[in-house]
Amino acid sequence: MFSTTCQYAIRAILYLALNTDDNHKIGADVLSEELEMPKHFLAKILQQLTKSGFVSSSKGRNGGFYLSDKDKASNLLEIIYVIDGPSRFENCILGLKECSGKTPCPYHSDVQTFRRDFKSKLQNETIFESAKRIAENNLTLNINH
Amino acid sequence: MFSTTCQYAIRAILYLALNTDDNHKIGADVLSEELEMPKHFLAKILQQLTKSGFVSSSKGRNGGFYLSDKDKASNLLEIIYVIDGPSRFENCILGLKECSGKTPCPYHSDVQTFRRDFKSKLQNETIFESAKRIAENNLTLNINH
DNA sequence: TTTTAATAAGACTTAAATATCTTTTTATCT
DNA sequence: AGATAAAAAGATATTTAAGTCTTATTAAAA
Ligand code: FES
Ligand code: FES
Repeated sequence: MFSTTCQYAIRAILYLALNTDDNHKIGADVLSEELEMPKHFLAKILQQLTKSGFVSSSKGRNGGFYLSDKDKASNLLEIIYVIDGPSRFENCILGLKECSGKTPCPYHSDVQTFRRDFKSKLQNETIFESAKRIAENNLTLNINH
Repeated sequence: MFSTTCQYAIRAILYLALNTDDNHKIGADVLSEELEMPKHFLAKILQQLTKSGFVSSSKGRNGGFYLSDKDKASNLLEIIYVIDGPSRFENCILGLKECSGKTPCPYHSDVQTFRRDFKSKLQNETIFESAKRIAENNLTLNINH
């Protein structure tokens, strides 16, 4: 469903939402250990998200990555679109050129129903709300926590 | 969701279900043009499915690929498992090591509900029934038909 | 002001998926 | 029997995704 890169991005963003703010930053190094991801690879993803304006960072000693309140007002779908683009939600599951109700493939309706719902869940919940839901229901971002 | 290889396999199998039987075979060459797939790549996939017992073939002049009645009694999930393995239905959407209700990720329940339903649809409908449904509802396997 | 610890940037490497090419085997038709 | 047309097999090539390494830049601490 999502590329490995995008899976890392989602888990990292949600971890930052739960554990950081303007006054509590975290280094890519520590984060990569917490979430068991390749260090440099994660760093590059976070840099891309910083450039795109979904993550905040500060350089130099005591620097690190974090989500500002403004960052936490965005939603996961935006982030997914930055990394994977919209194709994951729009392309035919069987690889047909068109994916629409006009010339549906044999599984279009099943898939499209799910994707529409999932997409709007991702879009309508802010990162902040996602983090709250995760904390309240004790959901997992990393097998060790 | 599925690998490109698996998408080709599904579309090819369904096409064979609709257009072939013991007395009507089709060459990989023609099939690749009908479905707009790379010829040799499709041939390899069909060979793998033949080896696995889901597709029938005959060599030599007037040979080709086809689905026997017995082949048409199988289901798509089996074919997907041969190509992609079960991972597509069993792995966590965020890449966590475990995917279960014990330590669910934030999107486990949404995803799992869909996957359970989709998987059982794929499993409970025979290839023969799938083909019938495609013909009756004029569903698409190839943008040109 | 020098050292240190962090992100930023970009080159490079590796691995996997996708695609192509070539040769062999087999059955049928002439 | 010889020519032909198909699948089978396997080697090779290309492309994309994933991961690593090195250097530059920046800001705080000592
Ligand atoms: S046409 Fe195949 S999923 Fe929409
Ligand atoms: S734990 Fe993530 S999809 Fe099941």
